[in-house]
Amino acid sequence: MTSTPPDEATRLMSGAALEVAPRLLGSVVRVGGVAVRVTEVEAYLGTAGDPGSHAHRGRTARNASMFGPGGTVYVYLSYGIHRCVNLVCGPEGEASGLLLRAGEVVEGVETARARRPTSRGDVDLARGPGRLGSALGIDLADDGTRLGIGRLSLDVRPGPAPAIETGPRVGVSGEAGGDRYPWRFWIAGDATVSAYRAAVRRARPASDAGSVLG
DNA sequence: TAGAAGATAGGA
DNA sequence: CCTATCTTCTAG
Repeated sequence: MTSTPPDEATRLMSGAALEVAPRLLGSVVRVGGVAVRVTEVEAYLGTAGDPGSHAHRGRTARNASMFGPGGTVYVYLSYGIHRCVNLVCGPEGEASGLLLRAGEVVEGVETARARRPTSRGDVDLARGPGRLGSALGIDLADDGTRLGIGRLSLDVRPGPAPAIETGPRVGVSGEAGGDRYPWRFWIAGDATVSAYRAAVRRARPASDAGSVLG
């Protein structure tokens, strides 16, 4: 038939994360009856020089699936609450991936609404990584599965890439969140792209804390 | 074994 | 602006 064969998604995802990112924009990720057109992603490289990556300090129980081959799904629990989805890129062992940060629900809108009762409008259903995971009904059990084999599948966008913009990654603290790592990619002008939020510093002011201010 | 920080979201 | 919530990682 005409549906995208699993091999095409796997072939795309076997490329380098920074090359795959623009191609993922506009592609559709499907889980059961809900599908999302991806409008925003962030690239995280492996152990080689990306201090913002979960894999930066090497392989652990949590990030193990990042070390899998391109097309592997990496799901992690964020802030103890949200399930965030990454699609692993590159060859096995490299541990690079793309975080799905936002998208537009293009199929199964009613199901997505039911999963996200606090969403004010449809543009907010999958606007943000936690929201996107929630709208798609992502579970930690999806971690380590493969596109087209597990519950998730990817329809690679057949047409030309839309206008794309790039910038610093959201919520990544320190140097890794700065201009030196402009690895956030989004579709220009798309309403479903999440709002930028600089990394928050949660350190308790501890009343006096020896004032950092000079 | 303990403690802090974290690729967020929602509410005041 | 502030907090909920809890896993993961690091230090000792």
